[in-house]
Amino acid sequence: MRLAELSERSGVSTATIKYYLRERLLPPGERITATKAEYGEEHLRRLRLVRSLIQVGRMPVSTAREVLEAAEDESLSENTRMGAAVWALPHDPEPEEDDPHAARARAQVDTVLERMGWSYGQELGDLSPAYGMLVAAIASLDRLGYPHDTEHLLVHARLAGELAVADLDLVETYDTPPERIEAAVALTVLYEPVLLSLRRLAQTEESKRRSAG
Amino acid sequence: MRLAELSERSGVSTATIKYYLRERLLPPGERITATKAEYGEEHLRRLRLVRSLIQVGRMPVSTAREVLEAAEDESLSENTRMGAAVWALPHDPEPEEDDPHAARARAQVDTVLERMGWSYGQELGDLSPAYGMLVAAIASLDRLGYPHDTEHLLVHARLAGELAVADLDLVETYDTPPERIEAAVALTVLYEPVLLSLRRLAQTEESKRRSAG
DNA sequence: TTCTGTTGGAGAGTGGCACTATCCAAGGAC
DNA sequence: GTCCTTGGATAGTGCCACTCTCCAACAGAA
Repeated sequence: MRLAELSERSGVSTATIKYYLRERLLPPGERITATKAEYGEEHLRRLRLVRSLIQVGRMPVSTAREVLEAAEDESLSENTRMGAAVWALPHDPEPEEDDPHAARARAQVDTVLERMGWSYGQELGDLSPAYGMLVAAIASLDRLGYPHDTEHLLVHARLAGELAVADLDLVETYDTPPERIEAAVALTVLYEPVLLSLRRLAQTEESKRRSAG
Repeated sequence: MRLAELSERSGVSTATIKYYLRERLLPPGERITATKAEYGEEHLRRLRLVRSLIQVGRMPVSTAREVLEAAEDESLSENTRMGAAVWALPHDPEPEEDDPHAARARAQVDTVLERMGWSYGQELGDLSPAYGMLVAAIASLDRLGYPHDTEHLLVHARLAGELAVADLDLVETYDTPPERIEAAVALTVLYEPVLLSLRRLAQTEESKRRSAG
């Protein structure tokens, strides 16, 4: 299909598609002549994934590019590629080195991970950005003086573990490796707002229940 | 304390504090003379909360203002204020009316809420933004062709319910209503990245476990 | 008192970033 | 040949959180 049709079927303007092509979020179409290029179904799928990452996942374009590059790096194994893609997902806060709140948070995170028996994936050579994200979040709680005792964090960790099992079950329903990798990325990102909104609804419900009882 | 001291103790530049004052995210200090104003500990606390909402919660300034206004609206009951504050939190996606994906998502969400026995708080006169957020998220899954069967959503809903119980327990450790309201807002926002990063860590862990076994 | 520095306040400006409007040359349809 | 469309490149737009700059009003030092 032509760029115009890709635009129509995806609901993304041609100008934006051109922008994504330029930013290498979308592989170029197969050049037919100097002024025509042909796009396939995989472009459509990829385009929708990109939109999910950017709009739903509120991910900067540069991060989305890293995620996609990791996902399609043929030199890596399926599991590594999947890990690397999910790995590349956040990036944002990056806790500071000399902050005493961050230091305390780091120690607490390590305790939680140890108690959960999680090794937080040293195999990619560095600490996961999710680890940094977690430290930064707990440091914020600490800085504001809000409680974050280890038992409470373990409740969250245990529930996160259950979520992960459900998520991975869903990913395994896909037959081919490329589909599984793409699904892992998409489902990680797309289920985040699902989870957060369910939590808020549940809080409203629980609050109402308590004030009634 | 003076603006300069407030800046120093909070780590927020005077220019930014002035900006927040102008945007009514921070109540004005007590005017001593025409050119001096006195700020108290509550300004410091509020300032840190604002930073949490904006930086951790990635909330636009206008939304943060709504949240804070709801939280301190003296005409509302504690529970309503708390609800209204958490209520005001997102706002972003707002599903479209004529989208068939959104319609299907809406039906599915209603089923999930019914099965959970949640009434999603009609008492504030309108549907929660979290409801809209959930519909939009599921519509995205649908649009991309990713699975979102009701049983799977119920797993998430059940876990969200458990989280809400833990969250509300934490809120109830605060003695006074203003503290509880502020805590509800802060903890809702600040525990979101905690939960999301734990989920990603758990996914990595679970993935590793499965590829090993 | 006068001089100097600081304060709070207000408006204009900045930078980053996702996108978009405008051009342009090269084809293709008629 | 004429006109329209296409893909590609470049420069611009709009938004928004923040920041710069200026100003009048003091406060403290000399």
